[in-house]
Amino acid sequence: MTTTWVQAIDEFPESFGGRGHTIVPSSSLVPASDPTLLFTNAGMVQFKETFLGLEPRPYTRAATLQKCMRVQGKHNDLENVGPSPIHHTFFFMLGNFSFGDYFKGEAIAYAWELMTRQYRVDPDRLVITVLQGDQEAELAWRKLSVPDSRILRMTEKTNFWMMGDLGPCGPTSELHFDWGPDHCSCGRPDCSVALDNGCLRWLEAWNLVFMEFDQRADGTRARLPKPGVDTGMGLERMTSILEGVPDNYRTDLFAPLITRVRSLMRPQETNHTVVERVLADHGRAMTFLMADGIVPGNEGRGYVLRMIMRRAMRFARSAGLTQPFLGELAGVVIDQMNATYPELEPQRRFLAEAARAEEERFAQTLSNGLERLEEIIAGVRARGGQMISGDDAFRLYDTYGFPVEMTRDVAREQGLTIDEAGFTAAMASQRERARAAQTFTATGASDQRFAALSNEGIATEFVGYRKVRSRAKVVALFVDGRHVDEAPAGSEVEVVLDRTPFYAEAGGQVGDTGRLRASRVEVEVLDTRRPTSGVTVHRGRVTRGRIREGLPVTAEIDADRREDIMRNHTATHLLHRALQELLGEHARQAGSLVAPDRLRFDFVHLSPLTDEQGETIERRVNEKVLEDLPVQTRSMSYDEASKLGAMALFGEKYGERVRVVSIDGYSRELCGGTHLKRTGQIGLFKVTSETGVAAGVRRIEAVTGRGAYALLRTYESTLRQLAEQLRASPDEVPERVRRLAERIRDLERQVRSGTVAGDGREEIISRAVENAVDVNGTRFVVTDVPAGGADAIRSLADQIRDRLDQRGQPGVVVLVSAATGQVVATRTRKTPTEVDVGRLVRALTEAFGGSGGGRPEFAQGGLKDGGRARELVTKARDRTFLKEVLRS
RNA sequence: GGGGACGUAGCUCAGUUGGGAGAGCGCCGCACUCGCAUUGCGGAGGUCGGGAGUUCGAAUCUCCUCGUCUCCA
Repeated sequence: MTTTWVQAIDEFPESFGGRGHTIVPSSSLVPASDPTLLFTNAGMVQFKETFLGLEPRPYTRAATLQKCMRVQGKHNDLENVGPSPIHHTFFFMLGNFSFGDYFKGEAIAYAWELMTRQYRVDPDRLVITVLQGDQEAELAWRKLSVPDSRILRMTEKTNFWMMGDLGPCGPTSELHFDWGPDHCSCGRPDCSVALDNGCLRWLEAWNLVFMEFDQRADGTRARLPKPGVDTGMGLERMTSILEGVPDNYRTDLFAPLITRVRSLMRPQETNHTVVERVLADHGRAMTFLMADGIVPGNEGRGYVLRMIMRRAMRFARSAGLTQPFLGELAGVVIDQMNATYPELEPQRRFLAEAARAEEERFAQTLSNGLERLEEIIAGVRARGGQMISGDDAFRLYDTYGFPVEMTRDVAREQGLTIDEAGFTAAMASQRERARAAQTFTATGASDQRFAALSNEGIATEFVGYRKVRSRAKVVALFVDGRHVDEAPAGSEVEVVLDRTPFYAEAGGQVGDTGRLRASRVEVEVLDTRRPTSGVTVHRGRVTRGRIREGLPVTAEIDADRREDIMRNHTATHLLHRALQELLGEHARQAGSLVAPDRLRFDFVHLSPLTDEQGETIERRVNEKVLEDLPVQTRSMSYDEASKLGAMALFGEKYGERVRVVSIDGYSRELCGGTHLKRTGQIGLFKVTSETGVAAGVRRIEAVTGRGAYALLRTYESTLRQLAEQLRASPDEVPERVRRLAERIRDLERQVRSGTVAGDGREEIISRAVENAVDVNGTRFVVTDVPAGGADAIRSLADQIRDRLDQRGQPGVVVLVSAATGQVVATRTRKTPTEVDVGRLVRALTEAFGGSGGGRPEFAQGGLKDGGRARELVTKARDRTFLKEVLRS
């Protein structure tokens, strides 16, 4: 069955392919190298640098079907999803692009033709908007015999587009579809697109952006030398037009999801349109986000994903659906999208698992929150109140993740309200805090200079795959960020060469170090970077002579260091493959560091590795090392590479030509890094740690080659020292330590129970009891004891007290350690309650330079100087002092 | 990136102003019982997440750190 949306998807590239457009695959939802953007939110995102002239492409016309998310910043449709029939967090955007090729006329003609010819949309139902004063666009529409009455001239508010505050911008022109007067929701007699009031009669179907100007910092707009076109048409809306259904969620595109959602909720009286839409939209968003390597977490993208999943669960609950269902929705999406997005299928099991884990976590959060809410409500009732304070509601939300909506619901059920204003205020101040703390990183001011170089046609050829040394010429030189002609010894410089063996930091592999040499000139290179594609910058210090632009030099890297790096890089590929073999396809790279002394590899996985899994991974990698497999690198087109099944990484940007690194029959990855010739060169692979970095992301750190050898040496020396200390052979160490620990435990126990106070114990007790001082019938047993820790003195005091108790005598025991100055006091059961040993201890210790205290029946304290123990004893036996203390 | 909460016995958690590490469940033993369940009695089990500091004394206060949960960006 060919549904309309599949048709729309197929016809679009056909149409534009026929007009010389390169069909470019959708980029990941995670934008490559754009930290300001959480998600790809438009088709042009992957072409941003191309529009800016920073990244040349082998074509000037392109068309895409792009996955998009709009949940952040300017485009945040999250709250609209549900109430609105035409909004989504996740959607597909069809778009065509021109990079300095065609402009307004052709773009408009293409759009019109596709709409009216291919898609057979009735021209009379289309309304066009243009920016007022944009004659060129207006003329183009008229040429297509669009009547003047259907062309609306709008202001910059709706029809002018900017990428940011600065940079490329320009007028836009939009195609709106008219559902007819029956669908008017605004009710105004003058209902029109021009009102821009969200009336459901009009559907914005296609937006054409003409990038014409460059917005300067001084407020002026300069004409771009090569204007471009960026268009976007939402597949969901187009489908609704094609099917004649004015609700995206009631098209074939959503039919399978909606059907499943309904069956999950079972037939119900009430109309749950909003819930159905939320579950359908969020189900799709979740599936595609996770398929692009995002896992629910508590920051950044993972947090957005979690918010979406929890929003879905919340709405589901409001319709009485409390069973887990997200996994099922993911299944439906995968079934439906398999043909278009084959990358979904292998993730099916992982998605179901991750969805269930998140559902369980949320259930836990809810039940914790409910418990707390009950307490809060009880408190409100106890005070005779009617309202839950905004602070309480906010704390529940902020700290315990309990949604306000649920607090509100529960409150209503119990006949209470919540202080909405207070809650909003607390929320606002939280936002304020986060915003105030926001640090704006200086965006690429330094990198702009290199982009400028690149535009001047300066480029660095990389020869480091095969060579460690090369002749080269200095083509640009910077000191303190300023372009200079030459730099004397001692200066910190940035050097750009026409050719280099130095690998610039990329894909986690750190930059090379080494030297640039000419006669009587030397620069020590400490780091290598590539701030813009094609330009390699060597950062370092001039150690001899003067370096100047145009100087021919010999560039040579630290070969040993580079070889260590290559060991770690090739090992990283083996590790990546081994993880996927053992844990599943979902265990993909989420970050990587390849340094000379170690490697660090982050990957997607929900739970910590078991010891057994850890060992298996390490063994598997080492097996591949021992097999001494050849490592091949080949350059090919991106398409070819994906056909071979080469693994591409999330959030990485690839050009048309890519480099594929394969390890014979085992691993195949797109990678620009430097690698060994054979895996045997790795020597030994040893994992040093496995930890978690974020929810759903684990990290493995490991060493290879010389690093592994050094590690083993350290282990050996540690073990040898241990054995020496224990006077045992290394083999015997574990057993010896076990016995030692056991013995320590036994001894400690003895000390605690007071055995160590020794043979004199009984004698001490009886002598102390005999020598007690009597005050008003209460026996004060006061004495110093030779030694012992707090526990020993305490137990001795307890024994003395027990003896007095046996005789049914009121009495107080005060013991002082002569060695440590530690004081312990207790009293018998029959002692009058006004005898407070806490007060007694405080008075005693404070009198001799110490402090202490406790409860009436038990107290302890100490002296800074144990030598004054005897003085304290004398004082404590003084009747007048005791009477004094007891009275106060 | 910025905030909040929580890490105590195998599990679920108490632990008041700093002053003797606890409960329930689970585990082991004994008793009752033909046996099991139940019950009674007894017992084992703890670096109070880790480190530093303040203090005579820290599960408790301060700082750092690790882990988990959560909100904002």
